[in-house]
Amino acid sequence: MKKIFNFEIANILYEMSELYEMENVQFKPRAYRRAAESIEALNENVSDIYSKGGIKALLEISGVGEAIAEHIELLIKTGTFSEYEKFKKKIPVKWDELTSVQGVGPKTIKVLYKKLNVKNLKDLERAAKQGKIKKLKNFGEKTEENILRSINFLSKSKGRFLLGDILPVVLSIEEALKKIPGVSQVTTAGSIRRQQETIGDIDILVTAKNPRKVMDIFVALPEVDTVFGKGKTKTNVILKNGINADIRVLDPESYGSALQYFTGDKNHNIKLRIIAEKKGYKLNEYGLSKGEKKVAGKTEEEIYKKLGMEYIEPELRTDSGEIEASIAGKLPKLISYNSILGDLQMHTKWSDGTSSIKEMALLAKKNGLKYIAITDHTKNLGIASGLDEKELVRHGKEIDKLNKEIKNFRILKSAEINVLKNGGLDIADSALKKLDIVSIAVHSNFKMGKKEMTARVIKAMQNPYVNILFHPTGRVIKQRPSYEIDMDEIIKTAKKYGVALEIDSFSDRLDLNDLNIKKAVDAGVKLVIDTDAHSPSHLSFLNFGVAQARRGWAKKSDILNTLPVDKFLKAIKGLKNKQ
DNA sequence: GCCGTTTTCGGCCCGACTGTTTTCAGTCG
Repeated sequence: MKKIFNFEIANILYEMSELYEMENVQFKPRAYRRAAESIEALNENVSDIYSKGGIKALLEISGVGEAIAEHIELLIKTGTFSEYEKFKKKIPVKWDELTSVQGVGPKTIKVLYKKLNVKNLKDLERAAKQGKIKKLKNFGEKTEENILRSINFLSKSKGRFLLGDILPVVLSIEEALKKIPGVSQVTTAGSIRRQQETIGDIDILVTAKNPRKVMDIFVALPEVDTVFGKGKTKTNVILKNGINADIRVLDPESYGSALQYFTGDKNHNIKLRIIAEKKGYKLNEYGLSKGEKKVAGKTEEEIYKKLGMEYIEPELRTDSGEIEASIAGKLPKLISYNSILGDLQMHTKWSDGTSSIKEMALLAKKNGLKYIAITDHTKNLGIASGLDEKELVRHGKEIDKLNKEIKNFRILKSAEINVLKNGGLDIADSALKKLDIVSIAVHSNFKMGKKEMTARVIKAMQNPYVNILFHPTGRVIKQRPSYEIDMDEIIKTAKKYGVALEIDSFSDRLDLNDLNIKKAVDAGVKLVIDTDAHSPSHLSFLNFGVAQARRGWAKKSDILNTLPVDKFLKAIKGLKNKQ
């Protein structure tokens, strides 16, 4: 049996959905899409679920019924199933490639394949360039142009973007829009407001007296590359960095409902509309109404209130329990932005950072922090010129000196100590003892099996001097997946041995992720949020970590470095005594 | 094909925009 990943199963189900759509079959497309979405969102491997509980366990997955469960069983056992094979024979095209082109959907693919034998992106580009598409019935000049433009865009962008890369651009666009006379409100909704790790596109909402003017100015902004559509209320463009951006101009009376509509992810919104319907309302982007009468819409708060719910923070709106908690009045009070007092991971010229300890400290102080820990790498990370025991002593002396020099601020002696292959550390206990905070991380032998890796990290966490486990899963977004590690076991160990887990705010790490944060919070494990800064500009990442914590339902009390330095040190050392 | 404080049968989110059309299908979010 070949191991099949969740995303592979999901992709095949998505494909089935498109295929049924192409055939004009009713409702099946949505059923398959839903099943695909919930499998994509699963934490556990579908193959594991199946091997543990068989078909019965598969039926527990929401959106998976008897038919799809059987398909999945066959996918796990044989890698395919007969309906899928039948479809593939009928239309042997690269679905993922072709559907990634803006404006090309199942119906279009069918026509292009039947008439022009278009099977993949290359065929599509060739057909468009040769002017064959515009000659087809129901196609025209514009369609062909748009296809070419979209292919061109695809080669530039390749999918999703890091929040950290997109946010500065968004802020600059928002600034420009706010300056337009007659514009009252500007908010970017969607995955940016939810502070997702990666962003698919940008949704900007504006209220304004003169929508046309807003649209004219928007499309002329320097950030804009190509205009795909421009209407009175909605305009769609591609920005120069390759991301898609929509802007909508709204009536102030509908601002809240639009904000709600465009902020919640699809599943959150669908569930909310169902709740509205059950209560006799209709909910859409223009408001909440009963019959002809609008009863709410100006603010999001009034919509949730009318539906008998607590207000739900944007970061939680992903249908992962927040709706039920809101109805029950059991939403947590999330940690707020700018509530971190000390940054606990920071690199300097001593290892692989760009700046001195002093420069980092002064900037952190200027940013409003009260303390930092300098965590240069240790000796086994040769590539980052890691420090050995002797250098750590000199490192500490430099910090002592700066602590006398910089007032109302504290620099903690620390290090990012390597977890060796056998679970040992690359710095002797006698040197660890002298540090204020001991943090450990895996930087080598990423390809170990899950059991081995988990045991390795657990052994390191059992060292009596260890306070924090840095970036516990090791993933780098869009670059490399997490190493194989059993986070449930790591969380148990963290609790048992009094180790805090890090939420690394670096924009391509964000490690722990939201799901693991929630697990840790539920288990009563304490967390810290820090930047992993290697240069001064990285200090601005701190709130990405807070956003991640919020998405993981963390409260202020779950995050130790919201405490002043003395209380923080007491609390983190105190974890050890509770064993 | 899935699902149930709308129902084990009969419903499934829905509105904007585009392009190619003379009234709408397809796509998207």
